[in-house]
Amino acid sequence: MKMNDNSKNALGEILKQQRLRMSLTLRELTELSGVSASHLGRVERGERFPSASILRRIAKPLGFEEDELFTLAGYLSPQPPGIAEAHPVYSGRQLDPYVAKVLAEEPIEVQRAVLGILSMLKSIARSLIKENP
Amino acid sequence: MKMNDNSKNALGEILKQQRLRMSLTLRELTELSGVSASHLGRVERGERFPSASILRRIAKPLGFEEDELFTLAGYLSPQPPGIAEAHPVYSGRQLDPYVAKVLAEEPIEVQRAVLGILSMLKSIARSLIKENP
DNA sequence: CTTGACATTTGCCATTTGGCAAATTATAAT
DNA sequence: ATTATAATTTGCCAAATGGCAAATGTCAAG
Repeated sequence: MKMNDNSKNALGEILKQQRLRMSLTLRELTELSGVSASHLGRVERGERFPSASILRRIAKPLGFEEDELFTLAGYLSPQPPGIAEAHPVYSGRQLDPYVAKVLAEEPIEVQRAVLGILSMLKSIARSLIKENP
Repeated sequence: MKMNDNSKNALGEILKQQRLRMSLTLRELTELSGVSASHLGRVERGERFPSASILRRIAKPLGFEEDELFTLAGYLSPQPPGIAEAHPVYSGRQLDPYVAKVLAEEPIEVQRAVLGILSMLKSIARSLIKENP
C-alpha cells in the first residue's frame, strides 16, 4: 500500500493535531525524534504509513505512550490483556482513549460546553432529516 | 538492515523454539497466521527482521501476547507504564466523569469529530482575539 | 514589492520487506 | 536403496519505507 488513501487517514490526522498541540514544527519533531521531516510530513498526510520503529521514536516527543500509538496505528489490538479496564466502559460503548486524553486537557467548563454543542448539532441534524426525506 | 546479523539472533531463536514447542511446522504456522512460510523461515534464522504486522499475526498462534512479542523485538520498551493508574490524569487536569459518560455513548467517529470541532472553535476564538485586542 | 528565514512538500533512490514458485533437504514407508 | 510426501530454503521480484537534497510555500521585516 502506498497509502494514497485520501478518504480516511485517522492516524495522520491525530499525529498532526498532536504535533500542533505541542506547537512543534516538523523540523523540531525531527530533532526530537530523529525521523526526517519529509517522512513525518508524508505520514501526517497519509502518503506513507509509519513503521513501528518510527512510531516508537515519535511517541514520547508527542506525549504519547508507546503502546497508545501502536494501538492507534492498528499494530496492537485495543485493550491489551494487561490491565482489565484502564478506561471505564460506559453503556457497552467505550470512550476513545485519545479523545479522553485531549479533552482532559481542557478546563471542565469547556468539556461541558462540548457536550452542549454536540447536543445542538444532533438536534440540527434531526430537523434537517425531517425537511429532506 | 538486511539482518545478515549472524552472530546474535535472539528473536529468531525465540520464535523458532516457541514454534517447535507448539509442535507446529512452518506451513502450519502459515495457515494460522497468514504469513508465508518462506518469510517465517527467514525470520527464524535471522535473514529478515519481522515487521510489526507480521509479529502481530504470529503472536497468538505461538501463544504470545502481542505486547510481549513487540517488546522482545525491541519495538516496545520493556515494562511499559501501562500498569500505572487506572484512571490516568493527563497533564494535571482530569476528564470530568459525566462528560466521559455521555461521550462514551457516541460512536468513535463522533467522539473524534467532537475534537475536530473543538479545535476549530479554538482557532476561531484565537483569530477573533487577534482582531479585537 | 522584495528579501530573508523559516516550514513544508516533492523528486529521486537505496534499502528492506514479504510473497510465490522452484529447488533442495529431511522423513517415511515399502 | 527408492520412491513418495512433507518441510525448509533459495531465487527472484513487486511494493513499501524512509532519507537527502532541491523545489515550493509562508510570512514577517525592511
